[in-house]
This record gives sequence, C-alpha cells and structure tokens, in this order.
Amino acid sequence: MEQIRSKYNTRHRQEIVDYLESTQGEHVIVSDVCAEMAKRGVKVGTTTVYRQMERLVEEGIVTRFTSFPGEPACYQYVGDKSEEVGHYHFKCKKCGRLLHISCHEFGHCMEHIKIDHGFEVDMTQTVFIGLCKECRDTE
Amino acid sequence: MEQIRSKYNTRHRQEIVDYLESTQGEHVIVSDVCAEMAKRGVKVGTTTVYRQMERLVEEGIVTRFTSFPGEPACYQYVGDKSEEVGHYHFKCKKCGRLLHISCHEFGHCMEHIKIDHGFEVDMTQTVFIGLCKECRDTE
DNA sequence: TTGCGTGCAAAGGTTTTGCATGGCA
DNA sequence: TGCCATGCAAAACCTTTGCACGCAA
Repeated sequence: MEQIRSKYNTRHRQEIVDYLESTQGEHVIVSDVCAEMAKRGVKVGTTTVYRQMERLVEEGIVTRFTSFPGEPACYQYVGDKSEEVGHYHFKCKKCGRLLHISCHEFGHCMEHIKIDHGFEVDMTQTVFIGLCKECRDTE
Repeated sequence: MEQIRSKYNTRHRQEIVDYLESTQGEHVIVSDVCAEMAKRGVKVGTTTVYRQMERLVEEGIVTRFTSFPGEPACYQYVGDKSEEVGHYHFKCKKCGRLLHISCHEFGHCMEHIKIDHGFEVDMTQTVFIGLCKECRDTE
C-alpha cells in the first residue's frame, strides 16, 4: 500500500498532524486546530489549516463530516490504518454532543445494504441524528 | 395530538406548503422553493422562505438535514403523519445523489441502539454517506 | 533554483438579523 | 386595531480563491 504524501513536510503540517494524532478519534473543527496552534505558540493562518485538512482528507489520514447546515465541518483523525471497525457517530440534536458508540450489530446491516440494496455505506462519514439518553431522560 | 400551527395562514405559507405537498417525499432546497414560487407567479423573498421552512420544521411538517459542509440545507415534506417507516436516506459522495432506500432490517438495529446503547436515532434526519451502485461499478 | 506552502485580503455561498412596511384575524 | 409576516439590505459564518512572498528539497 503506497503512501500518498504531500510533497513538502512543513513545520505547520507537522504541528497540525501532531495535534490531530493526540486527539485520537475525537472530533475537531478548524477553529479547534487554530486555537491549539495558538496555544502551542505556532503562528498559522486559518487558510493554511483549511488547506492542510483538505489534503489530509485526500490522503485518508483524516475524515470529514458534518450533520447540520451552517455548522463547521467536523474532522476526525483516523491515521494510516483504516481500523476501528464498528465505531459509529451519533449526534444529539438537543445537546449537540457527538457520541461514539461501538456496536457489532451494524456490520450486518451495512453488509445487507451493500449486497441487497447496492449502496456501500461509509460509516466514517455518516452521522446518526437523534436524542441521547440524558436528553431523553430530562424531557 | 395537538396541532401546533403558525398564527397566520398567509398566502405565501399556503403556496409553499402546497408546493411541498406536491413533492411528496422528494428533497428540496430553499432555492428550489424560490424557483417554484417564481414559476407560479408568486413573489416571495428568500428570507420568507427560510423563515417558513424553519417554522414548518418546528411544526414537524418538514424535516431538515444535510450531509456535507457548505451545501444548502435539504428539506423533506413529511406531512402531519409520521408514517413512512423504514425509508432511509443515502447520499452518494461521488455523484452527489440522494437516494431513498426502504429496508426493514434497520428497524431492529435502531431498536437495539435505543435499548442497549440509549440513543434514539431519528432516521428522518439521518443521512448515510457512501457510494451508490452505479458509482461503484464505474470505478 | 524550482515549485509547493503560507498569509492576507477579498470573494463566494448559505443563512440570519434589523427594521420599516404590509397583511391576517 | 394588534400582532404577526414580509422584504430589503446588511451582517454573520464558514469556506474558498487570488496573488505575492516565504520556505522546503
């Protein structure tokens, strides 16, 4: 498996990737990255962050997804490997939290969809919308 | 079951709802509504469409969802009834089409998620991201 | 040196807001 | 008449683009 790499390995890129690695599975938005860079004393423009994130998505190191219109794009570091099977995203429409739920049942469902309906779901980019337990309890 | 209605039933609102009803399950964006209003000779501002759509979402007559950042919000007429069970949304990340797939397998999955993981998924707002059959075949 | 990366400013697109006017009940 | 709805313009946001400069290889 070839590695598709950007031509230059700049300081900015290193810092961004370093930060993303440290998040390990957590979701981040562009402003998070900018804030973290500032905290680390790395001066980096918003444009650069957008461009690096775009590149990382192309390289498959990061996935990008969102749920509601107008909200900033949500990114997640996945690394070189495409592991982490059976880990899905759920967004609560009330409290806005993004939850990760591991579940094996889904695998069968997705296989069924692929085989019988022809659609190959990419769970790294899919976000389930709904209500989390806490918000349901307090309703 | 009470009906939550907007106070005034204006001409604009009637026209918009009338058009949405005629789409029956198809997804529309704000510019579609504006274009259709223009075609019908109804002069209506974009702001009004946004505000009416927002209200219709609150009333549960319309659902709103999207998949990728920067894209316009996607609306779907569902009417007063919350029928149409087992009908899910799939968006192809290659050709951009939004497909509707009916499937009974999902019901069990969603029940499992609700009971064992505590998260109640709202499938009317959830969009599965992936690749459609046609795009997979032509790859 | 060559070409990619970066930053600033500006533009693009969608959606929201302020305020005066118009319309429904 | 009293609210609510509407429209226009402007603003708010997120994101992308143009262009000159900086830096990696």
